[in-house]
Amino acid sequence: MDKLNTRIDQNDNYQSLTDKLRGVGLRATRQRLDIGSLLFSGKDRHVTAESLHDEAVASGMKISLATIYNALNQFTDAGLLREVLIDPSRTYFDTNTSSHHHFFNIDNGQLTDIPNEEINLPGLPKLPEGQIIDGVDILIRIKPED
Amino acid sequence: MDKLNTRIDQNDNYQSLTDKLRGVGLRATRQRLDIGSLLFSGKDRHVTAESLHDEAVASGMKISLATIYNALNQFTDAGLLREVLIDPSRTYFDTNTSSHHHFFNIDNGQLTDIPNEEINLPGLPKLPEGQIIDGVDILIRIKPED
DNA sequence: TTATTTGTTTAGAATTGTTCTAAACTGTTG
DNA sequence: CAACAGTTTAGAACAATTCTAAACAAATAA
Repeated sequence: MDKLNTRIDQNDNYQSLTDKLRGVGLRATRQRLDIGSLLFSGKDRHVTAESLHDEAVASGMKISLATIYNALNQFTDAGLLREVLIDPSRTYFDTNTSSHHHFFNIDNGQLTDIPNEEINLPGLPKLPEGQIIDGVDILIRIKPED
Repeated sequence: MDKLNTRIDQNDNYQSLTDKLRGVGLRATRQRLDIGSLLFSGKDRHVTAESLHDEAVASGMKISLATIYNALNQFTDAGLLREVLIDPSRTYFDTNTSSHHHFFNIDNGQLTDIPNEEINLPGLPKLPEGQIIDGVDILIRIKPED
């Protein structure tokens, strides 16, 4: 009964996900829908391929790590996700694709958004000759008070 | 003759380098002095382990890549270098350890400093409860005008 | 100085994150 | 439903980095 409801809910969600994927030229495969249901369920999320795979497996989804990598890269290329620079040893993806920045807790690896209103960068520096801005990333590393 | 001069010059430079290394509790080994002579010769530099190793080898220094990794990490722990987040696939080190930020040319991978006066971040956002700032990284990704 | 200790270097193995390959499979379109 | 084109996957391959343990060199004691 619970199980049945979940399934029905998923199908509901999957309709808009299907549209979303088609909208960026990707086929709505079961795997992409499963991943999408984890990523685009409302709240903003920060994931790595590994963390998302663990989560998918824990939810009983059958999907390989390679597919997670493929999907994260495709979603990123399609503008559904954004890559965040945090740690040279891992690639983080953010479901919030709008302009914003991050706190990175160096103690526990937690990444949280900085609301865009709370930060601003007046007077950008002079750019090198003939260059234009592609993007600005601000990362504030934080740690426990002690 | 040329060769001899080079050697003498190196020895001169190596004296202050020796002090610098001893000052942070590291033995002044030939390898660390060689690497140090490439890194701390005056101008600020941005290197990766690979790029520095290539440079060392090209200068005729005999040093393994593992030693370069060791030294870069030790220098960083000692505060002689700073790690810069640029690209999730490579770790960059910066000889400029003072507070400053970077332009990253996404077209050719070139990293350049933004003089500290040219950028400022007024009104930092509220930090999560009980946390303090460890550091702030601002990366401005740039690309050719067209 | 030499001898001893302790830290360092190194080749090569191991690890980790990520991408590639090619074969099986599945959406989509006609 | 057939057929094509895109997708998934296991496993191999790769690239950056770290580890291991044996040889070596700097510091220190004698």
